[in-house]
Amino acid sequence: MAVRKERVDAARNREAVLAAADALFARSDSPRGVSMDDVAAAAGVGKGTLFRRFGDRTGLIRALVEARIEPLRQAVESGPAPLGPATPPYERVPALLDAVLGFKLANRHLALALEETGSGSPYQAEHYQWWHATLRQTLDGLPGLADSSFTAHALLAATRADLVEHLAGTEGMTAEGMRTHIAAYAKQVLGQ
Amino acid sequence: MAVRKERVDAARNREAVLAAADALFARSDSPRGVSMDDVAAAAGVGKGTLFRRFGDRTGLIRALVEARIEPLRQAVESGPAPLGPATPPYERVPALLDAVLGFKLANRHLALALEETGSGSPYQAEHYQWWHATLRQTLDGLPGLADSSFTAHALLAATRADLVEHLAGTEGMTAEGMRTHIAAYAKQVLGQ
DNA sequence: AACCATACGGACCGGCAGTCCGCTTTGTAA
DNA sequence: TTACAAAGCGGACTGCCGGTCCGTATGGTT
Repeated sequence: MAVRKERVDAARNREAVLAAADALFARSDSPRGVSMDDVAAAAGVGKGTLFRRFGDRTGLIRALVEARIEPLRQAVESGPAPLGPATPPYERVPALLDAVLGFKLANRHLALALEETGSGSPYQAEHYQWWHATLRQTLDGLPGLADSSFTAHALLAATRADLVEHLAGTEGMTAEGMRTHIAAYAKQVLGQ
Repeated sequence: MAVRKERVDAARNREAVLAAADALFARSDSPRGVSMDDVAAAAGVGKGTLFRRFGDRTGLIRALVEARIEPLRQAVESGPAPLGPATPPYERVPALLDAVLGFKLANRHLALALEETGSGSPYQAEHYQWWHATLRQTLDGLPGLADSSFTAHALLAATRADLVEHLAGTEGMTAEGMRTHIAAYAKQVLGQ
């Protein structure tokens, strides 16, 4: 079963689109300010190409996020402490939350775009499911927690992209402040 | 300074629109399935009327929510325990969260519509600010909490409409289950 | 060179939020 | 009762956007 090789023009266009989209989202105040026509034009590509490659708007954004999040995923799945699977739960839970928050801080526009793009709730997204499963399993290694699944959802909710945006924007909270707060909060949830 | 009285036809139309919108949102799977044209048609009213009265889509949804939430607001601002201001913090915090959750469960379509309607993040909405301020003040009456504002945000995030929708829908959690979980979670955050 | 699967691009479509403006209704004052 | 202005009305219209369609071009293969 040979894997059909991607044509060179197709590959070139894919790169151009990803680069253009990334730049556009980074520049724009709100993800809504970036239309698919904008992306196509900036990439020097037709709309048809754009949609055939990525399916729809959500697919495009997901591709961008996926590319950025890959190293983090590796670190969580098979890396060393404090993110890797061998880390003791008490240490790993805050580390996981900090990693999620850190990612959203470093990629605010993308995280926001992904959450905001309506097609289905954020909770259906594959990468949310993965974070949730990982966090839940880690919480399971801890005694005295009522329900690890709900707790995982609740903890992750504290890192929602629009909340991060609000805290950083309207409330003027710094990245460091946020990290400190969520660490303290996680500690509290874990019962010190 | 006389308050210009609302014309009777205007009042009739306002009621018709609110009733029609409420019914439409309740019937539809997703808020996105209800367009402003739909609402106008169902209310037997022109689009112009709709927009002059409510400004925009967000204004319409906000008016619906406001009407429903009024009694709850009263109860929190000047009612008896466990919601009223005289309640001891340890008891009031879970009560407030349960009230928020209960409201979203009882008005899933409206809560979802309000969160989903893009114009500005949910955190800019007047009613979120109010819940946050109330919860923060209550948390301030408690010892040993690192940052009441952040904690209030984090706790409220656990009641986000789309999370509620996900838990009730995809995960099949019952309303009672959810209330129990959030109560336990709140207790945990407060350090028992 | 010949062939065809793959990819390309932009005109096109349906639907939506929000605006505009000529017409109607309502309340009031003569 | 009539006259009149303010308030309200409605639906055609605009601009935009995500997504599709299809005739054309191009890269790989034999």
